[in-house]
Amino acid sequence: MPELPEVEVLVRHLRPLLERKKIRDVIVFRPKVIRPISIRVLKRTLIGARFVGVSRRGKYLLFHLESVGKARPFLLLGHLGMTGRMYLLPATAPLPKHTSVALNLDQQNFVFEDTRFFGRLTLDLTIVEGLGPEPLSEDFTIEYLQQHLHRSAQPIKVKLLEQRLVAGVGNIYASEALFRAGISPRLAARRLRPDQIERLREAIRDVLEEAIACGSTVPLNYAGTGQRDGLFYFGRATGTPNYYTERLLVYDREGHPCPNCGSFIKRVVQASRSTYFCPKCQRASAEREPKRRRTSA
DNA sequence: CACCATGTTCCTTG
DNA sequence: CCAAGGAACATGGT
Repeated sequence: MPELPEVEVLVRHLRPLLERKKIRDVIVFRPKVIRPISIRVLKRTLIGARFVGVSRRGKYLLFHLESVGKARPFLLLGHLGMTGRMYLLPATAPLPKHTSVALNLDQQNFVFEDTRFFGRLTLDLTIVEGLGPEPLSEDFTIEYLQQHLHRSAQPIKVKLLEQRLVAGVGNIYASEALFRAGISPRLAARRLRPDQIERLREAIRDVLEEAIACGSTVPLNYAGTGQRDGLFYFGRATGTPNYYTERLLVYDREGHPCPNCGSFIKRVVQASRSTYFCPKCQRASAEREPKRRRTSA
């Protein structure tokens, strides 16, 4: 369940549930997810510590912990990968099959379940250092975007997935934002006009904010046995009440009519990821960079 | 069996 | 040396 809005909603959900809880034990089922930290160090650091807060940076969760005798709180970093989920279970409940790590908190277990094991839960914070600005913060300015796009020949869609350009945009919201901004995903980043950059910035912020708002108002079952987990962005409502309808306008909607003009949504592959867009609303005069001419002779 | 999947990192190629 | 592209990671769904 992983892009910025899903992580943000999860963070808000977990914060009151974890605050003040004390870690009694740490059980690591997949040592890879805690790398480069060893099981021994992780246990020694976490056991006895208490949650004092939960925050987010890009797609990363930051668990603020405090151990007795230590003045300064420290951070535990989580990342959901593609399939990660985090939730509390009664200590008596069996741990699910794909549990990566479980933190025992007395009566409950805080479970990190991750089918594909691409996620992380570690004390190593170096990954966060390379992240670009938070798209919903004041740092994410038009000037910043302009500065970082104007020399790149990469298609803008591919560029938006770079976490050091802007933190938290993933494959789904990249397509959604470009659709809203009316910009072709194949347009070279350096070919965006100033007005397009401005619209793109707004579109990114709007898409993410709306998704957070939607996810925050929808009842979610993070413990996953029900059909609803944190994946509130998948909006095909099947008989359910209308909470989830039409969250996404283009993503995974190849062949469906564009909500603006009725043209069929197209799917293309860029950097080996699917991109969805409306070929009419997101037309580009200069679709791609002209292929560089071999000057060899 | 084939192909697809919300992400990141590493390796190869140009 | 740098950028771009692809594979790998590991599992499940259709």
